[in-house]
Amino acid sequence: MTITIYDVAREANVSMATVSRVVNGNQNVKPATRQKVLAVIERLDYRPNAVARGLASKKTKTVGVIIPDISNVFYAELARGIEDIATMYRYNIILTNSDQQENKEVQLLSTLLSKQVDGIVMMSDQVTKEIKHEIDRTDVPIVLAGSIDNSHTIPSVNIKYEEAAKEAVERLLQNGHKRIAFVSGSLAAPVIQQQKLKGYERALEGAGIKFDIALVYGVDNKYDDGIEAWNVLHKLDDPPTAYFGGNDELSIGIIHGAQDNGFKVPEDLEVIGFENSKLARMVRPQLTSIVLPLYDIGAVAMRLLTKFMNNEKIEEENVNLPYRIEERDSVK
Amino acid sequence: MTITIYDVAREANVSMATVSRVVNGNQNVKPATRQKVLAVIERLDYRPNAVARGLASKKTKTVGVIIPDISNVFYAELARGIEDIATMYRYNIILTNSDQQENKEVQLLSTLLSKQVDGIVMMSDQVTKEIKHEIDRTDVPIVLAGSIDNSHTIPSVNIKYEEAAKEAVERLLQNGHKRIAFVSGSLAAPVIQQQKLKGYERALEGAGIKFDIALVYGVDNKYDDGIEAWNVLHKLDDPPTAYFGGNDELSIGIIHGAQDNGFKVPEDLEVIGFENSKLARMVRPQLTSIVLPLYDIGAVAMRLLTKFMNNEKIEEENVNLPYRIEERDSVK
DNA sequence: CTGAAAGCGCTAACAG
DNA sequence: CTGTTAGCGCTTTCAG
Repeated sequence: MTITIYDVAREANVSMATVSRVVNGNQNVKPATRQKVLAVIERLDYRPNAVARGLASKKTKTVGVIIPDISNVFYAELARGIEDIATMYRYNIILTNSDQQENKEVQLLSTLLSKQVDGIVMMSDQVTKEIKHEIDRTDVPIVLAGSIDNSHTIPSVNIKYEEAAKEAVERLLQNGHKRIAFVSGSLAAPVIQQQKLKGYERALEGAGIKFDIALVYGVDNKYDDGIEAWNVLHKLDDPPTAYFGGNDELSIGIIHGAQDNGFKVPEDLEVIGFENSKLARMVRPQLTSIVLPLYDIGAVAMRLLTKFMNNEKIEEENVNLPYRIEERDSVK
Repeated sequence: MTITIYDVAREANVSMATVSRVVNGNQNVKPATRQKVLAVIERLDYRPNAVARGLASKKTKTVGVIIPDISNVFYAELARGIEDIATMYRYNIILTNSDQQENKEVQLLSTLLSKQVDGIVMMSDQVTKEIKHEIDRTDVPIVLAGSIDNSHTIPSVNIKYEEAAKEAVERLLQNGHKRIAFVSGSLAAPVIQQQKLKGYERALEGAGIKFDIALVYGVDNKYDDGIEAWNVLHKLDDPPTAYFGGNDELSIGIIHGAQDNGFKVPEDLEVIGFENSKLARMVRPQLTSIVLPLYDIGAVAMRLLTKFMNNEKIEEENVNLPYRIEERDSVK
C-alpha cells in the first residue's frame, strides 16, 4: 500500500539503515550506493513518514503557535513573521487561536505538547499563574512574542511599550496640547496596557501637567470603540484636544467619530496611533503612528526559539526591538 | 524520563491496553478500574504522545492548510473559519503560506502529506497541472476554499463570482451609469478574475452597453493599485463615472485617489467593492460592497473536509455559498 | 561504508 | 471487562 523505507531497501538491495542515511543526508554512504538508493526512491515515489520519524527521533520539526486571533491583522502580521522564519529553518507551524481565554491557552499548550512540538511561540495578554505553571512543567522551549510575563522568566520579544507611549504623548505635548486623552483596550489586566499608561503618565509629568483620570478611556481596541471614545470624551467640560490611541483601528475610529460630527483633524484635534498598520495610510488624514514592528517581533521570536531548540548560546532572553514614530497628517 | 502509557499501566496494575482504553474513552472498562487508571494518570501527570498514537492509528488529527498569505486579511478571515471548525472537530491545523507560487504549493502539499495530515484545505488562485497531479496522487482528501479548479474535479467552496460581479455592475447600471470601470487584480490567469470579468461583461451586455477594454484595468489588489487605477482611468477622454473594484482595499484606493484630487464620492463617481471586509466601514463615504463570506467559506470547507475524512456521505462536492450586496454610501 | 537489531509510545486485533 | 502480542515506519547504536 503505502511504500516505506523497507520497500526502498529491498528494491535497492541495501539495508533500511542505508536508505535512512541517504534520506537524511548522512555522508557515510558510498556515492554509488547513494545514487542507487536515490534512483529507487524516485522510481517508487517514496515519501518519508514524518510521524514515524518523529517517534523515533523525538523531533517533529514542528512548532506550536498560540495567538489570540488570526483574523486580527495585528496577530496575522506577527504570525507571518513567525512562519517565514520557521520555514527558513524547516519547521512547520501548528497555528491555534486562544481568543485570549486563559483556559483555552492552557489547554492549547497541553495539546501542542502532546503533539510533541519542538517549541512554542505564544502571544498572551496575560501570562497567568496557570499558564506559567504549564510552561514550567515542560522542557519544550517557549518564547513569548509581543507579550510580557511579570516574572520576566520566560524568553520574549517586544518593544519598550512604556517608552514608546511616552514618546507618542511627548510628540503631542510638543504641539502645545494640555488635554491629551489616552484611549486604549481594557485597562483591567494586560501588562502592556499598564506600561503604556505609565508612559503616558510620565510624559505628562515631565511636562508638568496634572494627570486627569477623566482623559483615560479604556474600551476595547476596535474601530467602534474609537468612535465611542470620541463621543464620550468630547463632551467633557474641558475636552481633550489630542488623542493617543492604543492601536490604529481605534485611532481611526476616533478620527471618524470627530469628522462625522464636523470636527477637523488635525486642526481641531490631533491623533496619534500605535501599530502603524496598513490602515494608517488608508484614512484621511493619514494617521501618524508609532511603528510597532509586528512582523519582526514574530520573526525574531521564532529565531530565538530556534536557538533554544538547537541549544545555541543565547545572549539575551528578553529582546527589545526598536520602534519609532511614523509622521503623517493626523498630527501637525 | 517522560512518562508513558507503560508507566501508568504498571502503577495501576493493569495492562497498557486498558490504559489505552480509558484514555480513548472506550466503554469496555469497568468503572472501578477506570477510576484507578485515571487516578494514576493524574498523579503521574501522564500526557499521551500524539505522535506515537498517530503512527499506530494512522490518524494524526491534524489537517494542513495552504493559503497564499496569512498576513492578508482576506485569507486570515478564511483561516479563522477553517480553524474554528477544525477545533470543533478536534483537529489541529498546520498553517503554511504559499505566496501563490506554484512550486511552493507543490512542495507544501508534499511536506504536509509527509507529515501525515488527515486532510488539506487549500487556497490557490490557480490549480495548475502540477498541483492537480500531486493532489490526484494521494488518498488524503483535499478541498479548495475560495478557489476553483477548471476540471471541477476537486471539492470546493465558493460563491458564484460571475453572478456576484454581474449583480454589482447591475447595481451601478441602475443608477444610470454608462461608463463603468472594472478594476481588479491581475487578469492574467486566475480563474476567479475571469469569472468576475465575465459577470461584468454580461451585465453590460444586458444593458445594451458596448464593452470597452479601456475600462478594464488589471493591476494588483492593493490600496496603491486602486489609487493608480483612478489616476489612469480618470484621464480617459470619456472617463468612467462608476467603478467596480475587485476587493475592498483596492476600492478604497480608488475612492481616495479621487478624493485626493477633489472629486466627490458618490457625487462625481460611485464605487462598489467586493469582499465587505471590516475596511468597508472604515472609509468615508463607507463602501458599498459585495459580501464575500470569507469566514463561512473557510468554515464550510473545513466541515466538508471532515466529512471526507470520516467517510460521511457528501451531497455536493462543489458548494456555493450565498452572497449579497451590502449597501452603504459609496453608491447612491 | 553497511547491516542487524532494538526500540520510540501507542493502537488494534485476538484471546480469554 | 482485561491482557497479550504484533506491529506502525523510522532512527540509532553497535558491530563488522
